[in-house]
Amino acid sequence: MQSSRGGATLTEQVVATIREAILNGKLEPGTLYSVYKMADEIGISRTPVREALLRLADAGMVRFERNRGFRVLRTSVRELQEVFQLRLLLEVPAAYRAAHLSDEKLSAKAREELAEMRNAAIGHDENLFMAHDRALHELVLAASQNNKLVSAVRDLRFITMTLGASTVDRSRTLSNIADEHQPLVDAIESKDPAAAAAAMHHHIVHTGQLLLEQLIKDGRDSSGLDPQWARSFTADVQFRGSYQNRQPFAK
Amino acid sequence: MQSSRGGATLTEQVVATIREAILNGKLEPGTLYSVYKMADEIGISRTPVREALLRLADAGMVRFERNRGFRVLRTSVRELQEVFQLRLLLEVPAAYRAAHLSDEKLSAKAREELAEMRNAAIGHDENLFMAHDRALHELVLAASQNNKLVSAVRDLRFITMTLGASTVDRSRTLSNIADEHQPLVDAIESKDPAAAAAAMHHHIVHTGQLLLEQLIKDGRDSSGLDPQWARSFTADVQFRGSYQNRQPFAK
DNA sequence: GGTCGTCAAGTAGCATGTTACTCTGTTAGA
DNA sequence: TCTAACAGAGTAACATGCTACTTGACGACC
Repeated sequence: MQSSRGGATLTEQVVATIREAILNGKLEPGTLYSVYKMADEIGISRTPVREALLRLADAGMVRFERNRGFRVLRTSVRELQEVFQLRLLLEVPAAYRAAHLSDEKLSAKAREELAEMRNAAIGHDENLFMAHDRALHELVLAASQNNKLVSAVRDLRFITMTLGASTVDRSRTLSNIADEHQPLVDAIESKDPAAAAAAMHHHIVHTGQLLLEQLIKDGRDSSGLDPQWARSFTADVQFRGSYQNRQPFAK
Repeated sequence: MQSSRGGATLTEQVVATIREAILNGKLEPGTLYSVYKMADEIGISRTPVREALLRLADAGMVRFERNRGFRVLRTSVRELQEVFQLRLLLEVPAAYRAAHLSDEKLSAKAREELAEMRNAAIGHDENLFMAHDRALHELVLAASQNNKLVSAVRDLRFITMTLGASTVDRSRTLSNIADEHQPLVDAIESKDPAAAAAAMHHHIVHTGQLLLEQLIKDGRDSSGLDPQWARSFTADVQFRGSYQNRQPFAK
């Protein structure tokens, strides 16, 4: 019943299928599932289902328990904090570089994605909105000309999405979120790297802070958190570091 | 013939086996191998071998070609440059934070690892040396209290290792490399975050630069490289950024 | 010599079979 | 009532079977 040929292997299709199931809550964290039943439900053999799950296990989304089954892992608040710390480390410099290398083509695309975000916000189409949000971020990351950075952040963003629509930020409207991207797009357009970095920094810190607060308010375990998470890595090094003239370069 | 029980699954053992084979050149990039033969050689069935290779494929180390076999991928110079750019983005702030949070226990361990590096250098035991080099870096990363950062950098370092002993840095002795870590250990000991960051920055840039030059000298394709790779992301943002007071925090 | 079609070998991908293990529920024994 | 042995169901991990595909060698035909 999985008819649609994607050209890709069955395993890859199953990966996508299960990912979506996790994202929209059809597979809930904690519950014990089995490859057997899942293969039955999809209507294929166990092998591609198992291979798909192994890939997701490798990515930290599920865990196999020998002779028992597998579970979807619940993203902890601690993990989420780590994700946003890493996103700060990676996306802020990427935004800087994107603005530095910016040209009319990039600016146009960025404007377009932002416009699409606003349209989706007006239509209250959350999925479409998130797709364009993601596209805008990837546009910036890709402009940094480092492919590994793009895929690294893609993985990080995915972890956030795992939290699901149920825990989505309830303090901002979609239009608010779109507005928050305006300074970034402006900075790229005016080729102002520092402004782009600042905009990205503010956006990520803000988003992360709201999401963390939301989770804690929802009663999730908040042990091991650092209230200064956004500063701990970057504050002094990136913004107040004074060692730039010591060893600027090798050689 | 793979006797030794690691308690772990067969698949995991095979992952380790194949990784080593790639690292020491027993499996060479470009050549077409088959799961069939490989399973035969190891003396087990195809399934765990295939699952192991799928994991490695996910990590970008090998690529399957439908109905043909699989190849070990050759790490390009471009990729290597991306790896070192990311390591700068991640490890420099990690070193900063490690020094910031440093205590006597951490300092002692760092000193110990460095001493072990020196011993291994004297004994010309390159494997042992690299093990302690890796241990020192992981110590610093772990001290940053971000697990995802640790595993991210571990993956990045692994890509570098894929280049193999054949392309190892020939311009520095092991003792030289050990010496290069002294400022980092000192900075951790004296709890000087900026100095730790500077030391780590210098170390990574230096190592990356030498490795890149070595590869290019060896005739590897160097197209698409940025001679300013070490600055492109970090120079202005991290060391001369002036936007720290605009939006220091959300809220 | 050069081109095309046939055929056999070899493969990844997928399906199915097998094994040893972990639970749960039940019942025999105190 | 409580404990422990036992049996049965269900599972991941591993082994093996099957299929459609790619490729390269070979030979017939031009």
